[in-house]
Amino acid sequence: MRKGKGRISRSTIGRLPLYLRCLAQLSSQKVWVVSSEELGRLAGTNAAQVRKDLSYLGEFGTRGVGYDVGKLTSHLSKTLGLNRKRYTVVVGVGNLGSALLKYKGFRKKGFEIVAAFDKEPGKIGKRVGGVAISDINQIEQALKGKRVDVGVITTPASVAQAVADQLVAAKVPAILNFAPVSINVPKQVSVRQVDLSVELQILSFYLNRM
Amino acid sequence: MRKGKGRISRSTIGRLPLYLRCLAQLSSQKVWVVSSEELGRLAGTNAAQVRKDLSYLGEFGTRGVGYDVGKLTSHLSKTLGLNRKRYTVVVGVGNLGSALLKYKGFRKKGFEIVAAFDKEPGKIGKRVGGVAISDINQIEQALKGKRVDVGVITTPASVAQAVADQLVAAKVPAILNFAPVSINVPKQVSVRQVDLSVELQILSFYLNRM
DNA sequence: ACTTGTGAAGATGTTCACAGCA
DNA sequence: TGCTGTGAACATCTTCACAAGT
Repeated sequence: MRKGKGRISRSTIGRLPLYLRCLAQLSSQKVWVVSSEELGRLAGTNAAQVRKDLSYLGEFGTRGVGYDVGKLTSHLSKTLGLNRKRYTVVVGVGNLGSALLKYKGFRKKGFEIVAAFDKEPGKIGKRVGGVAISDINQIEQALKGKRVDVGVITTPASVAQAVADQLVAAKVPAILNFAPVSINVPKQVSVRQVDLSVELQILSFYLNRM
Repeated sequence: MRKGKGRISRSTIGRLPLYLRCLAQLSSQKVWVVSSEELGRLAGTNAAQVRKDLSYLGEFGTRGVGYDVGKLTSHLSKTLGLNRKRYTVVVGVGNLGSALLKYKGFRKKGFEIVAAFDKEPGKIGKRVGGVAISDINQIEQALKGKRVDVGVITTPASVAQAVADQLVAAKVPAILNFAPVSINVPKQVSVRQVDLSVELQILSFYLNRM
């Protein structure tokens, strides 16, 4: 299936979305060819890194010229599995969960939010951002027979593990966790953790030494 | 100033906040001593990693026993610069910015939001989460003479660089950027980038191969 | 007996420098 | 000539395994 050489490394995968974003920007500016030098500058890395990363996908550049923006975009999209729609659910409709439900940018990128869940009776049945809110204890039943690609956890830390367990039971294969706690899931489930306090604390560390 | 051996590595710094969070949890459960084994399990890593990381701060464990939760907490806090209040501003009061302004968790951890900025005349002068919203074009003037430790950018990508430039002009030494674009700042300014679409796309990649 | 602290080994990631090709 | 693709060198990060300390 994969065109390129060896397995794509973890850190390369983390940069592919950045390249894709830069390519979209170039495309909107009617730029059709880009060098590794320029792409590296835009993505916040360097030319050697770009060439090494892209070489894992196969040989897409033209020596002496650069990379075709359209061709590279289409290949990165395919590699990242963005050529198909991804169905997403949000669990926890607090401040952050509501913000995600209202945000229109995900749908544009192929991530459609198809369900939302919360604990609070006052919220259940209401709609936020066009998505109906269901009972958080009904996750498995509500998702039975439906394909869901990603579950987003925006609950307090105290219930995050229980939510993760329900998502796993509902066969959701990937989880994006915003709760400030590390969750345990079977190793075939992918998890990404985003913790805003952790980011602030890391910045705080660097503040000390400047 | 630093007690430990060599310089603390970048990846170690990223884990220190996780250890701190686990220690807080242990402390709330009246656990006063923890082994590297247990702390590793809680933080989602392993015992060897914990010992290596903590050894950079000095020798805080007791052989045959483990680490004193209180002593370690206090040392990690000091190392991360969390023993003092950090003043924060939020630029961009859309869905995400509003969520951050309303979220009470940051203040609890010592990060106080002291100002917010937006472009929209209808929002300027209003309050969200107890913080008054000012004109986004007045950042430098509004912050003149005030100490701000961290600037949080929650604007659309199109204006993120201009906002970053204003924050830099206002001598804000650290930036947390949620806009989906990489911003350029002088190298003495610390930047952390959080991009939700990137996280979803990374998950999408792993979905393909399972 | 038990758990830390750490050199050394191993794995992964980044940069260099140049051959290969348009 | 100019820019990609890539082995090799370098750097960083993780894991191992055991000496050292209580």
